[in-house]
Amino acid sequence: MAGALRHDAMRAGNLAAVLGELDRTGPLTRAALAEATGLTKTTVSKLVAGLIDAGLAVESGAVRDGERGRPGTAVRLSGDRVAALGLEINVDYLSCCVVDLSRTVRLRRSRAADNRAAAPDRVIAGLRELATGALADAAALGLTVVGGTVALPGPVDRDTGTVHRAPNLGWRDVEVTGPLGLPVPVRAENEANLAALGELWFGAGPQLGDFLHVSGEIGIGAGLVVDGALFRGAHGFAGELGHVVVVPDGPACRCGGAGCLELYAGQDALLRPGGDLAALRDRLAAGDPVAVEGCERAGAALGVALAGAANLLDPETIVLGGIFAPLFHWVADPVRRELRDRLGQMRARVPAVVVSRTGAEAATLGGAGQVIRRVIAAPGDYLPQLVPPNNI
Amino acid sequence: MAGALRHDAMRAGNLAAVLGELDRTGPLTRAALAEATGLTKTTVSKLVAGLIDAGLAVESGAVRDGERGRPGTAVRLSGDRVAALGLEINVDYLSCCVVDLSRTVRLRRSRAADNRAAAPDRVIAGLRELATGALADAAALGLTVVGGTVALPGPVDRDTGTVHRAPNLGWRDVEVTGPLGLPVPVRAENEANLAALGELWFGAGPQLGDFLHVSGEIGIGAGLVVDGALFRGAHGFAGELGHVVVVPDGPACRCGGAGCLELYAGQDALLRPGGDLAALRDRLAAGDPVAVEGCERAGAALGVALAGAANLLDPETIVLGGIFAPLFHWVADPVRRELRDRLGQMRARVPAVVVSRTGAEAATLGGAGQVIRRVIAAPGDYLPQLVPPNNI
DNA sequence: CGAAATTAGTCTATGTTGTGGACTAAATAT
DNA sequence: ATATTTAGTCCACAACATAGACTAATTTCG
Repeated sequence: MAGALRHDAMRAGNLAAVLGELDRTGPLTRAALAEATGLTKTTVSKLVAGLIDAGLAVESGAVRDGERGRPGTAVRLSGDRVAALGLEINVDYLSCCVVDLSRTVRLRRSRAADNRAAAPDRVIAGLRELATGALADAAALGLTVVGGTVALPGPVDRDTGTVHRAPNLGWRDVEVTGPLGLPVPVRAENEANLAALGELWFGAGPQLGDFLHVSGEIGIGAGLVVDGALFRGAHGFAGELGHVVVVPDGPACRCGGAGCLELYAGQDALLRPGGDLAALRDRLAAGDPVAVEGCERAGAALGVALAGAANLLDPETIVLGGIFAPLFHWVADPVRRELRDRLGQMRARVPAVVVSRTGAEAATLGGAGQVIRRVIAAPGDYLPQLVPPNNI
Repeated sequence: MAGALRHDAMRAGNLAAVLGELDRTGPLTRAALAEATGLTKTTVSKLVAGLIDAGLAVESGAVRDGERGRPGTAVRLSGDRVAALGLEINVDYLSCCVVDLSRTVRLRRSRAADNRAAAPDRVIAGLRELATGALADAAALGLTVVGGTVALPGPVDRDTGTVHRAPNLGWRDVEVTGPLGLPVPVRAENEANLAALGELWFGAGPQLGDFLHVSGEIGIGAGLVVDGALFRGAHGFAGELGHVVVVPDGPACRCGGAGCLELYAGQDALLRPGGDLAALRDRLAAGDPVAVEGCERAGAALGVALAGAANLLDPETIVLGGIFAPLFHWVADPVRRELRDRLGQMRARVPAVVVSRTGAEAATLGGAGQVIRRVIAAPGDYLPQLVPPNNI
């Protein structure tokens, strides 16, 4: 119960320490690994041998780094064996990717689909087809997919794999992971949370420090990454930025509240004048004052909500993703202004506002990356041969 | 660097597991400890012997629990050796307490003082006097104080022990822990954060789950406890509830922003009609409609801000402390109403709103408790003899 | 060009820690 | 009184990391 440690846990922990170092710093010799982890060369050699046996690491040539002395043999994460599946159900598409242990994207598949119109089990069946195909392709590449994560556009109960409410799909308490019925363990997670992890591992990454990633879609979600891990809150529903109040006595929101951010900076509000995103960008590029001022207003509302979020969460960086990424040029300044005005005096540093580097794929990538991170953090759980069971 | 484990870490971890179990579950026999931790009886016996030697645990009589078989010997945390110091600097008082390992309060001292008028080093000197006396008294009780925490009314940089800005004291970038110059290591922490921990360990505690504790004083701070630990954000400035925006184009706030919660529900706003807290309570008790409606309005504003906070942080419970505790009866309903209206549809459960059980002492208790928790989580760091150094 | 110096990695003996099962101790049930 | 049951200790053993000697492969320098 209380994290008791035994010999196998010690070994598992040290395997994780070595893998983690390889993940963070890239290829390293055994000697460098020993230095970095504080373990002895002997121990590192034994651990690395286990990792190579299990297919998690490979030797990759000699390292002659100008120093004198015998050159070392670089060891790096192997992308040839273990992989993870990222899945996404969203309003107008299904999507899927396979990422290997070195966080290289090996496969992507996606399919346009009007999921708003379809029954949940039809949508899930469609995703099953897509994923089954991807699993077959991954197997053909020699990859062993050890698990997956499905991104869903709403608050998710991770224990049951259920999305509690997905207003944009019209779903309510739909169980996804069970009915999906894939031959690998799949967990469910909120799409905005996974997009934040996607940005962490496949976007600007560690330069961001602790950051808040805003996913502007029809709804507005946010994922907070602290110390390289998601902050989820008590029930995993943290980060519902779209329903933070911007105008207390504003118009009613479908969430039951009033004056929520979503009404002022959601996709529907931004595109209200009519037309799609491309049309809006054209008008903005042409300097259409109505469009520019619309973005200004949305940005200011977003800035008010983000100032509140920054007061409560204290992120180092705020990353604007989703629809705010293509509109960044027009939205960033009002956001920055509100943050500066509302936070500047109390805090030494106001969060930096940057644009997301990962596009629509952020959530699937984050989902696959999350499985990879679990493998790296606890390799024994996924590769039983690594930690010989001493409890028979 | 990457958490490598060696034998001494294994032992330290297992000592922590045993201590943690004793802390959570109370007195237990060695057999019950073995069951709870998953370690063998042999191992538990050895670990317990070490803890008893170090004075962290004691045997406390036989346990005849109606079962047949040999009765066990209960082991419990010892309150006779290790203790911690909690300190607080606030606007109108200095305060200090000593808590032992079993989280029993052994000493309290406090002193009224108008710290707004005094220079920081004078205030710190006053706290030093108070603390030095308490340390002497603790020594007379046979207690070894292993560390302390000082609570400060503003955002704190824990690395330097500096409070960045304490508007109510008129302080700016004042280093506290160094100049305090106590003979035990002292850390600084935000007062609202520590009040939340105080509620966790000395108030309603574990029943709350993950909770947000609101400290209403002149400013309004909040501390979030997740999984029994503080959520601090990137720079330790998380939880500034008072400057969450409630009315975007409202009046200017001294923080530089506008329409902050503090303007609508801070102590100054609540007591605006004049008089002190006692007078307000009298008027409320008498049913004075002006007073009641004032509380209604403040409660509604607080509810709006808390709905935003709940959207972002997803706590299980919201605890109202500070000035909101005595006014709970009049403030809770509007808070609950706003939460229900603004969160009810999106979430399965709306956070419960409860009153704080710890009074003005919350912060000092939380500060001392935090040191105690560190001792329990890493006893080897405080009692070197527990973990024989194998690295000479 | 060859020897010394330097660094990488392996091998072996050893120390620390937890384990499993036998053992003793002390209670209740029959 | 004896069997049964549970608590706690003892001892041989297993798992893991360690220290330091050793081999291997390179650069530096005479």
